Amino acid sequence: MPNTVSQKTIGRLSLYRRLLQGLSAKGVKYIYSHQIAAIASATAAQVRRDWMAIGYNGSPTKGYEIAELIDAIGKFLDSPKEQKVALVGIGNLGRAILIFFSGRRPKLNIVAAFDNDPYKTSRVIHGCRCYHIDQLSAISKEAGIDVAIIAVPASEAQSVADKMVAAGIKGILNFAPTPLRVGPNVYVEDIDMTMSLEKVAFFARQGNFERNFTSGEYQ
Amino acid sequence: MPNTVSQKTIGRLSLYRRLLQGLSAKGVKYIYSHQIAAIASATAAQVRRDWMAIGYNGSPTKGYEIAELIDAIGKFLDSPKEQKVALVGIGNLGRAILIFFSGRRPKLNIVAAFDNDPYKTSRVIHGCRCYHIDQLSAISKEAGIDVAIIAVPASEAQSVADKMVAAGIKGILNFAPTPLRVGPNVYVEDIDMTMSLEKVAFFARQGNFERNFTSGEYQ
DNA sequence: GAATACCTGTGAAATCAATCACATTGTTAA
DNA sequence: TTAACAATGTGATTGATTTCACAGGTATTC
Repeated sequence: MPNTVSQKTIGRLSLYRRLLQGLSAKGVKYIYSHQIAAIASATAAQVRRDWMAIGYNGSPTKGYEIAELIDAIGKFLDSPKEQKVALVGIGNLGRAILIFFSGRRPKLNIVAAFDNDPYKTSRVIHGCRCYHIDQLSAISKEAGIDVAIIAVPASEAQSVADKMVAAGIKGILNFAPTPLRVGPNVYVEDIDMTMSLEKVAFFARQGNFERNFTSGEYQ
Repeated sequence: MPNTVSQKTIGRLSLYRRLLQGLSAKGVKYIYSHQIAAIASATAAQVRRDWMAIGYNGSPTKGYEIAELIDAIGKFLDSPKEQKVALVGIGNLGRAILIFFSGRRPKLNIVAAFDNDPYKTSRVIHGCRCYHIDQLSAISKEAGIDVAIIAVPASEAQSVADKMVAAGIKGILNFAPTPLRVGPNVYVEDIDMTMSLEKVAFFARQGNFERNFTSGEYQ
């Protein structure tokens, strides 16, 4: 176990990097933990803890050098080589996902899409070739794909997941509103939009919950 | 604070209900905590705790009566009346979301969509009327909308959120890859697909994270 | 070159969430 | 009627995550 960084920290690192890249594009060179915390809706202490996890040190007076920090996060988070992603399910949601991700992360690209509907396969959508689901294993192995996205109806999700595991996929991003059962060496992250919307609806009614501070703190 | 049920429990309740409805449709009448736990990828103890939160009691021998349980979750989670939802951003993702949610929860419906592109407004998509974003406040107040979904590019998300708060929206489901700053009485749930995909990519490479217990614990 | 100011890095404490473990309960079977 | 069983409900415990709080730096000022 070389790595003891928590899932939550990994998620925040991804977010920090995105925010830092935005700042960097605006010409900002240095940042303090409390500044990035305010932007990321976190606390300064948490930001420092997260940085600690990847072993990046700032200067007590200048703060953190943004370019270096982005680099350090990349070294930690990213694969040394490009990581290829497959998408299964070329319905409305699948196509939206394909377009959403295209060009978003340079080293993380959807390189193939799959469906069981012959009308949807054998074409190219947004530069991404579409295949029949039966070809998942062959193409994944050939292209070295180890991450996949499920965007099929709930009823088909488990069978797609099984095919992914058989194809050697090691990480699955699951948009289908159902939990998946996979072996112990496959990581699954669920995006359950129905659950999220129900949570929002519930707390919208509650009115008086606690949330992270908004602005004007930390000065 | 009349309510001390955690966000995580709320999320799981939503999931349990969905799974229970599936079982109910198949004719299953009773279920034990360990059975639903297996389906929901949770533990039996956690399921019992969650149900404790909503005050539903099972029988030690029969388990839980599914129909009653679904009802109890509904009483706890749902608004007594229909809760209306607005969608802002009628791009690829917005349309996919619209279609995904249509008819999914009977008491939680997207009743209006908004965009700033005049070509996209003044029409009806999947039974949902589209308006210009400037009408958000008027229509939200008139129709009694208190939940909204953001599906616009990151650059516009904050300004949309500000308009939502001004329109009296109390809960926001945010698909834009940027954190939002809102007042303390508005609940925000983020769906950050980029972050999720990066997490999956990271853990796909790790291979050896903890998900189920493997071996060598306890000494 | 000492004093100041504001930051970082991190051990310790506090909070929050999940799990354990067991007394209790209702059903079945002898 | 009583013993055996398998599940519930929940206090206690463990574990994970966040926050506190402060020693230790480093630039700046006088």
